[in-house]
Amino acid sequence: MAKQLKNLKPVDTGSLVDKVEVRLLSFFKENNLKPGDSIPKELEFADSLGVSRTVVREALLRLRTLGLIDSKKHKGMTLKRPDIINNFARIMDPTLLGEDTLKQLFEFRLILEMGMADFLFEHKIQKDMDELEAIVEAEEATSSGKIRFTLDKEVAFHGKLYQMSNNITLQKFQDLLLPVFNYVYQNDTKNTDLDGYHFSNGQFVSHRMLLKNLKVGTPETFRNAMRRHLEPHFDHAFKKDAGK
Amino acid sequence: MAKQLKNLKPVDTGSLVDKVEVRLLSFFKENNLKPGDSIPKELEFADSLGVSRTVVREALLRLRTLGLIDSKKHKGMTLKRPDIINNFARIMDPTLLGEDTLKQLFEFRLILEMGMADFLFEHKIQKDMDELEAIVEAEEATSSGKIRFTLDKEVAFHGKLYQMSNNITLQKFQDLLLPVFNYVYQNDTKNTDLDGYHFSNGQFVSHRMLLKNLKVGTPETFRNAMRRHLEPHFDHAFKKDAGK
DNA sequence: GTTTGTATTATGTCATACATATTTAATGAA
DNA sequence: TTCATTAAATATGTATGACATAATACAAAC
Repeated sequence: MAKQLKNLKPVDTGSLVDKVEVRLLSFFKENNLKPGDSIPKELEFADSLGVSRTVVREALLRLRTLGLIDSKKHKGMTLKRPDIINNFARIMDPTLLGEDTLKQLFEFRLILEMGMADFLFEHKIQKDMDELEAIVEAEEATSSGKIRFTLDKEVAFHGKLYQMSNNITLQKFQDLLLPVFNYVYQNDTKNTDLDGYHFSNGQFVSHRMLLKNLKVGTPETFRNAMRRHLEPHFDHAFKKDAGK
Repeated sequence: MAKQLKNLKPVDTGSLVDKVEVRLLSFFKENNLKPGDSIPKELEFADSLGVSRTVVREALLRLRTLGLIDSKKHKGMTLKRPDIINNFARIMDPTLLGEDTLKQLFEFRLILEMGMADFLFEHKIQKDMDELEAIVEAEEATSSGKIRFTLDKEVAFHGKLYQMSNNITLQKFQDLLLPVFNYVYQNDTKNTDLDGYHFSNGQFVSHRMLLKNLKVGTPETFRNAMRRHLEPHFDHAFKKDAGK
């Protein structure tokens, strides 16, 4: 490695687009532009910044991709309230995410489900409880006595819980995470018999029991119940840890 | 409104860039390209797809903005493992997010902190516990007997907890959420005396007590302690609900 | 063998032109 | 005047051609 000369820091090699993007963002801030406001034209930016329209376009395109700007074809561009979740959607592809990230997202789900109890109790209404009841009954009907773990039933029940949390962002987040779980299940649980837990572990908590707890219990009791319901998944998460 | 003619669906008015973006993504998938692999040149894409280099560039730029592609200046482009979190960073600007989103992100934090107990206990090691101890002591020293709520102390303690969860994604997520909380505190707690809780509510749990619980307790007891520690914030979250 | 020069190459940047839908202004007919 | 039609101006989307620049590889020179 060539030795580092003193007093000679590397020159700024960043691209123009990078700089323009920063300038644009600070421009919006300084002018106190809010979502809905329209912004200057590409050419105006180009002239003011002393760069070509191409560069401005690319910088604006970045912000558009991030959801900060809305562009209507022959009208102009306006500031937009960014949709947190939408940005995730396009990259939440299990085949592109690394093993470690997938694992961490899986843990993320466990954390969310453990932590949402208070919001469930705070916002629970009869209508939702009825629907949850229906979901559990449908599940029990198809399982015909035998306790069977099926992914779609899981999704139906837990998805309803997310919905009942009354937090749209959380809900959408869960929607995004679904394919990840699907993927993790298909790949990591090949040799894991989740059913085993249902029989071997006397403490296992079913959806029915969670539902009842949500009816007559408290956030505290519900969390404990949920913890036991998720026992196999926690085991799975922690076991993988040990293996690394 | 003009009547809708039968058998005449509107023509595809989507931009070329949109289509090219989709084509590119499916190209990567079909050719089973994985992170690290290099992809064809802009001109090759342009020729194959029958569009100008401009369009290809814009489509590629989108994917780059999303973190799916890495572009090195005069070498070429390679597929990249997208960094889930990085995308958030640029848009997580409290002044751009809506009131409702801010509120939901605030709730998100509560959910996370309530749900991470099991991971704290699973991964806790002496070194981290010592550091946490140091944080609490520093906090107690500066507060000089008087229990005082200061944001930086909160961040230090709870940030350490996130770190101890051993989940990098969760950690980074928390980092992103910090400015949001900062903002929420500055705006929503003007008339709210959080200190009041420390004295009026006998059940209030301090950082010191949380630490002790983490030492000698269980995930279950820790969750309950955390719930009481977060009591003012839960109250805040639920009170806002009622007001709407 | 190390250095230096050179050609190639892919992205980054610039300039120009045109297409098209939107908006606004102008025009003309009733 | 009022309404409908036309025309002009406008902003983004797309195409094309050109050049700059740095990375790479290879040849040349010492």
